[in-house]
Amino acid sequence: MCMPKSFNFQRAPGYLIRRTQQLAVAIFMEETAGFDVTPVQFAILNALMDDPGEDQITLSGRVAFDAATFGSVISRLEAKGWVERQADPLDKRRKLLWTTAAGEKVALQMKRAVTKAQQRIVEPLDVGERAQLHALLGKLVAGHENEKG
Amino acid sequence: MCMPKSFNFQRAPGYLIRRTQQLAVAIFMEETAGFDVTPVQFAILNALMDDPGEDQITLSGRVAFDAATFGSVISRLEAKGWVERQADPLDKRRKLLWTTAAGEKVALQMKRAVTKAQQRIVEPLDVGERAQLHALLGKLVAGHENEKG
DNA sequence: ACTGAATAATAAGTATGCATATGATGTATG
DNA sequence: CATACATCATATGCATACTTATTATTCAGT
Repeated sequence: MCMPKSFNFQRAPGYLIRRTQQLAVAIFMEETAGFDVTPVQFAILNALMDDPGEDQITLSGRVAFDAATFGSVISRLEAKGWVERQADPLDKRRKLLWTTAAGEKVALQMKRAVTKAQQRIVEPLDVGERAQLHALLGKLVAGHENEKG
Repeated sequence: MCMPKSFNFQRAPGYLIRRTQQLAVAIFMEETAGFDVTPVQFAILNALMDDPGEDQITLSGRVAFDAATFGSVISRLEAKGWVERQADPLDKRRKLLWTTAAGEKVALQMKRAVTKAQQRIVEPLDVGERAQLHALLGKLVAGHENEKG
């Protein structure tokens, strides 16, 4: 009926995206409470299990995390004894990363809770809608990534 | 083909949602560069224009921002001369907020850039897909909000 | 009216994102 | 080979989220 002079943020995609992200993190934290691991930390631990010995920049790019902050996240994981950091003898600029046995153990123990969290995130949607959402977000992200490359 | 022991985060909704949010913020900042306003600050300024005289908690709830951090965001807006804060004489716990003329001016000037940003966010999708995404995210967010209430 | 429960704002501590700068290395080019 | 440029890691500063605690008020029930 009315045309407010302000921007209608609640109808804007940015708002819904932010809210969704907010909910997703909250659900993750709920499901994994007791592990004392953030989504970022889990993602890193998890990615390192697949590609042990990667350097920080490569890994931060692969999981799409901020490279500048990455070092301090690794420091926290290192402090917990879940990740090890070693200078690359072939390129002294790099520090290569490995998960420890304890780190892998935690990641594996968390796997069920994380899976549950991912399910809960999309729970309000029916199965077909979940697939749709996945496809749409995938296309959206891929579209923007191509833009840059 | 293979079944990695790690969690396949790239196929998880949480990953796509986070990436999308990341892109959305980056696009917002690109389009509104030069205004020195973050998405959070714009949303607040904008929401206040519709409901002047609201208190911080109510407003933070309406835009779904963290209430604990809200005060400091307001302080920054106050420092820029875009928002005014006054104690509510009827309830001394509350501080009521108003946009200043300068604040409204900036918000209005930003409106075009923000609209452009919102369009760019969903640009990789065709028109039908944008509507789908909007509906799906809306349902997802609404579903989780009902859960709590 | 008094006490206990709820609420508004703030503070403090931790985690993250992002921009920019710096230092130590590597690489490429003349 | 020396210089310019690129790259990895780190540091700094700002903005935000979320938790928990604290203080000042208000409110509700007795």
